[in-house]
Amino acid sequence: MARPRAFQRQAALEQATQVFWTKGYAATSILDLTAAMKLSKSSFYGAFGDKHAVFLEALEFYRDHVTSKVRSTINLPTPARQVIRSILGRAVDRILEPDGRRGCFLNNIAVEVGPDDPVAAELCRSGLLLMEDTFEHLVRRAQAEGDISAAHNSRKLACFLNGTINGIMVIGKANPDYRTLRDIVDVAMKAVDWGGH
Amino acid sequence: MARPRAFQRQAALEQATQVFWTKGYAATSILDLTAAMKLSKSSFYGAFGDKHAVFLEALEFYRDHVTSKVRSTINLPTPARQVIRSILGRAVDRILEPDGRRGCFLNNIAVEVGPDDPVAAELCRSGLLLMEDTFEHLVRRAQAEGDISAAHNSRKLACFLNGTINGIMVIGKANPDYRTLRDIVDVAMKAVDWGGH
DNA sequence: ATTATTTAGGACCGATCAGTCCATAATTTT
DNA sequence: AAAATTATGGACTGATCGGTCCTAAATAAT
Repeated sequence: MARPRAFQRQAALEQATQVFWTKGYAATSILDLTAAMKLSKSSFYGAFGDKHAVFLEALEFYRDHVTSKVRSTINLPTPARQVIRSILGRAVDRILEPDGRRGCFLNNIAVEVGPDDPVAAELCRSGLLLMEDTFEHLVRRAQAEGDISAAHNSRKLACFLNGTINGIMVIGKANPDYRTLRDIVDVAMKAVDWGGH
Repeated sequence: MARPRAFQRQAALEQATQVFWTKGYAATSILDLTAAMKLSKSSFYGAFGDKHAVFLEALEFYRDHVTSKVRSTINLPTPARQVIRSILGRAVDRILEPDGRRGCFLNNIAVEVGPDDPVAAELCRSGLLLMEDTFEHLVRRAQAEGDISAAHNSRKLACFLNGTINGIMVIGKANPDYRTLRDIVDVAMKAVDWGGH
């Protein structure tokens, strides 16, 4: 029997992710998808099922991608407090780039889909928790390094940092102003440095 | 000539706001709107123009409503620092209510509409700035009352608080967990109290 | 009551939606 | 080269989309 042709499933999925990311779920049509994925309609349905299925796949793909990327900062040789600050700073920079105006895909979808689509909601939630975990790791390391007060509850601080970065995304979408966003980071770092020397 | 019948334009607009708020722009159909507004299709188009026009009106209505509501807290007899905290606390409570899961309408739309629909984007932006103004007023009063350090730049702190409350909205949508959200408020207040006695 | 005027209801339009299906073309195995 | 299998393009469906229009009913002024 003939093996299927080398199928760029992953590449197509990446393209689908881009489309959903920029347009949202409801506003994305099958035509948008097939065009971006360079797939015929029949191939699209054959390979991915339907719109909602490929959407969930894209969301999962993005979650794994972005969380592993953020997670990779854990073992950087840089002091953890500095890593935290640069994560926030990069979020600011990213959202101000023309290409970055899309914000965070998980973020967007969490806002767009409500109680409907519980599967997508759970993907967003798990992505968020993974981010929180990463922040907690960093906070703990920074505490061990003496840059963050041990008086801080690491989980609480991680939740706060996660809230801050998501706040930056939303504010950046509505009002992409560098000073405003930088101010958020500055003040947030004051909370991080609370209780320190 | 005959005067037009007492037309519940405002009431209809409020209903439209509710629908857009809960479903978003793209996912809202004319049928959804006319059903909620209890208006026939022809009356709808006659009174509001089209979907996008009523959407903008709803957005503006909501912005004015919510900002004036928040603004009214400025002159409360309560100490300003406490008002700030209760604003954040109420945001947490609201988003955990079944009805509150929708989050903030301006917030949702800022995330949904990108560079398309610049009019809606500007409405979101102006709403955000009005919130910032309110926070700045409160910070200044709290500084005068001696509850927030004068070393704080009031505008920066206002931007931060605005970011925090928007972060709470987004996190609350993806992960409606009381402890997580309360932690955000707690830590944010540490930043507010920074430099104090 | 009669006459304007405005509303409501619903038929209707072209476009687009998600999704199916099939005949043809391309590719891989034998 | 032949056979088996997979992808492609496009026709097609039924539903829904936003929006227009016309007729009839309700309401107002006279």
